[in-house]
Amino acid sequence: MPSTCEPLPRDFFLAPPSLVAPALLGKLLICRRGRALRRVRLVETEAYLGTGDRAAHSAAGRTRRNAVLFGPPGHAYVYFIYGMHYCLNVSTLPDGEAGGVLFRAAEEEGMPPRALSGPGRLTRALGIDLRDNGRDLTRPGSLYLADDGYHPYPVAQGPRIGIRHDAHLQLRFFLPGHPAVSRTRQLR
DNA sequence: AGCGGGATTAGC
DNA sequence: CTAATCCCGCTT
Repeated sequence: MPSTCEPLPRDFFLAPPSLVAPALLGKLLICRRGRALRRVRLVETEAYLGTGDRAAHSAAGRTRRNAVLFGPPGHAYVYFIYGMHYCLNVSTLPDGEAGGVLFRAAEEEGMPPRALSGPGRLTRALGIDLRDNGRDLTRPGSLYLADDGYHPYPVAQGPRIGIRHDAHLQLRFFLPGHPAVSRTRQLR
């Protein structure tokens, strides 16, 4: 039984996104919105590498939108997509080096799995939007990441979803068979 | 100032 | 399969 629940330290995010993404599975995303306190456990993530990854928002270099990806590790990168959805990422690698991990799905006790399945539904369920962009996710506050000692097993990987470039790269990580994980192409 | 695309989702 | 819907980055 997990006894401690500590915020993830800055060093956790200092590594390449391909290592941080699987390491984040099973970790807690804690969100305070007004009186409501939500604790959700990540079950699906995707790694987006730096300037070499053509599927990453940081591929073409630093802009105002993707600046957080180039900043210090452990900060929230939130972007708005298709005119209606927000997606939440955490920055990785040292300041000056781009890299991020997209949160695709999570589970929460007492909630139907579908509510937290998919990056758009996850942010919608938690009330995350552009105001959260740049937030330090290592600092206990309205939005942060924590470790309660839970280590999920097994972890599977497959191609990232919804991207055109570098579709062969196995940079999506998930708990196989979990009801909140995207059903398509669950390869090991 | 205008244009086109997008790490999605719901609905037909 | 396609619409919804708007921010962002790039071109004029």
